[in-house]
Amino acid sequence: MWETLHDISMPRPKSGTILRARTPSGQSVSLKSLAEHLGLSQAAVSLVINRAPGAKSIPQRTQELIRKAARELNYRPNHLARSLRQQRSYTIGVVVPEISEGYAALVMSGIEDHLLQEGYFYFVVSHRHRDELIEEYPLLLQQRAVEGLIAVDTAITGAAEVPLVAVSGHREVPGVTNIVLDHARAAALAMEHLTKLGHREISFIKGQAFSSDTAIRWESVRAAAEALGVTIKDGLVGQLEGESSSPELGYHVTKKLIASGEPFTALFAFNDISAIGAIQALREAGRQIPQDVSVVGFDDIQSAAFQNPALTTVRQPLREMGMLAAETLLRRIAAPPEAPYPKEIVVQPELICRASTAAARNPT
Amino acid sequence: MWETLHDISMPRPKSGTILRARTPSGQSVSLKSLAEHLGLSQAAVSLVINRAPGAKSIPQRTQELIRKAARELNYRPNHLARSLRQQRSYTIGVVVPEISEGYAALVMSGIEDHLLQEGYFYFVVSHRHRDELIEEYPLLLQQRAVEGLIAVDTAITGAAEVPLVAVSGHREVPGVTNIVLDHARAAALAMEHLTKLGHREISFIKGQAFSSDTAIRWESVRAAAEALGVTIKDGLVGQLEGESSSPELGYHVTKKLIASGEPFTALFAFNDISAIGAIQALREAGRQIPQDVSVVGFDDIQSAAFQNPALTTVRQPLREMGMLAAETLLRRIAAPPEAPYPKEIVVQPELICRASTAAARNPT
DNA sequence: AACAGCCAATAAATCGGTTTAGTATCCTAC
DNA sequence: GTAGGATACTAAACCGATTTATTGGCTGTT
Repeated sequence: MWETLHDISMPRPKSGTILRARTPSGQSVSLKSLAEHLGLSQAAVSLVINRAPGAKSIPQRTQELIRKAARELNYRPNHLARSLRQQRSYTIGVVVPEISEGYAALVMSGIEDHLLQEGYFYFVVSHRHRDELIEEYPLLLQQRAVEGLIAVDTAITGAAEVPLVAVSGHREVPGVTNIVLDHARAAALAMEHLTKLGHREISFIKGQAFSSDTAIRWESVRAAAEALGVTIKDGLVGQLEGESSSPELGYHVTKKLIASGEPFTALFAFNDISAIGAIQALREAGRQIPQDVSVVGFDDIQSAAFQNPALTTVRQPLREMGMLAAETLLRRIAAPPEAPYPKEIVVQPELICRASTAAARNPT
Repeated sequence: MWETLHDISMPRPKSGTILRARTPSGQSVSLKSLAEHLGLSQAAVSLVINRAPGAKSIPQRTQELIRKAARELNYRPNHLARSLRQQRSYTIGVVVPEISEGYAALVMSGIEDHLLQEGYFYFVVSHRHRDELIEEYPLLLQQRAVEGLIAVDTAITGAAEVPLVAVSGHREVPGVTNIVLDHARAAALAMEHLTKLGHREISFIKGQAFSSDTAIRWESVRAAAEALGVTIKDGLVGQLEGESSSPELGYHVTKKLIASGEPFTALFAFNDISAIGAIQALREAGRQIPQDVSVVGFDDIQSAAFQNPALTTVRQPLREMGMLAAETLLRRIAAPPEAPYPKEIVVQPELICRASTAAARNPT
């Protein structure tokens, strides 16, 4: 497969394929045929249809005739030809780890909202954490003339010749605008909530090594804990392992935490998915949620609210982050190449208190 | 906004933007510059790079020189120019109701898997059930020269001039290949499961009117019930209402069903999302799952397995359906336009028995 | 010496638009 | 009577590739 991706040659077509819309008579409506039909030049028709400044000198009467004909013959300009000539494709590329994950899907939903409103379309590619794809896809997208890239939870390695906006991705890469959560505040929100409820023995589940938020989240949690005068014991720190995004990962880590014998009354998970798995594991060990152990998730994915018990979680405004990414990217595309651009845009988390947290049973 | 979508004119560029990758010297590497660098014609370079039959007469020595230079200058052919000339865009369009829904996301994941392997890219658009968008998007996509369309859970209204494959969409539209679930079997699986457990008073939640599976699913359930000698009382049939895809919809319908006073010992929901809402409502009414009421969902989305209790559900092979759709579409694109094509491809459901169903307490 | 045939390429058309520079006609003012 | 300017367009270049038809040089044969 990578032979094909790296290969710049074109696959030999197996057979000619009809691409354009055709009139009932079987002919495609091109600018040329439209111009012939009108007895005018392509230039005149193009100017009028695009309401270009150069159409000023063409009388209203003629303009109307042209537009009428275009409508009647159902003329639709070929976007490929346009893009080629104008060096503007009105297309951007979105790189995600995996489409079917709630996280990426929500961000994409925000991206789409803004992009389509502005007349842009986008390509999506998912790399599934494979390095060769993370490197190759941005190049392939640029070959397809995207005007910019959005990387979701992905550290782009190859150099991008177009503006790049990262959602929860990089740290301080030149040329990249980062949309990031205020991690310090996110950690503080959760930890304050738990300590106020009287918890002191708190367990934390770190993300997988490949996830771009893993390091900063753990650092923030540790700092927040310290500021509140509690320490997270080494034995109470777990780490998600494995590629999949199923709750199973959280389930396994939690099993291990329980098996270690170190007691805890609260658990803060890397994300909602793993929190769900953790709850499963705790239940199997005979602990009730939230009476015996309080559990806090992260992200606020849709099903968090409909867990039993409903999950207390730190909400990331994922849809808004997507919209913000798209907005920022289009702004950067419109600006001259040397213009300054924001290095970082910080968004705020929100603590969503539901039923998976409660006062600690035996506050110390 | 729709003004813009319908308008075939081009937005006036605010400023020229750099589109192509550039060498360190600032010049983009085009076929022309590569040919000049080599002292050869563009034709020769193109033939060699594409390993075209016409390159037979060019000696190995020269071919190697050309490829070496291409590699060193990091030449990447402009896909736009290629597509325009060849009338092949290697791009398809995917139309979904809403990206962030688990259903569409899973199907897309399957689509992507197959497409990218075959060197295709795809545009995604989501219409959010708005008729004008359902009509307009396929046209916009065709204007962007897509070679085919995949519609997910969407009945395309406008005529498509390119091959179209629908996942759970149409019924018998000329030119369309349908990928559909064996609904009769799906309904039978669930209803047999429930009746074997002794349930006779079964409630069913229908989908929203706009969902393409709503009618057939209800019809199949009714038929399956009849075949098993049970009838679903009118008072026990609810219907999801509202655009959103949150469990709340299922919650509200179920509240109504409970309020109606008609007793039931089992509930079969239109999808997993609504089943989750239904469970919430039943619990609030003091019914235990599955002791008092058994609940069956539909789809088997990821979080179904990690509900409490884990959801018994009818699994749709969504990822496989996506792959199948992509595969079928590419096959149709490669075939001559008049070639016969499959009207329907049926996939099989699977009953996933988990913990939300149990024997009826008072079998009649 | 003439012709065929092969080799190693190239010139030029093409895809379907956009855009610049220009032309032909008419009107008006001096 | 004609310079100047507006009006109403058009011819042709251009975007960056692919592809067909053609060219010139060389070798070998009769």
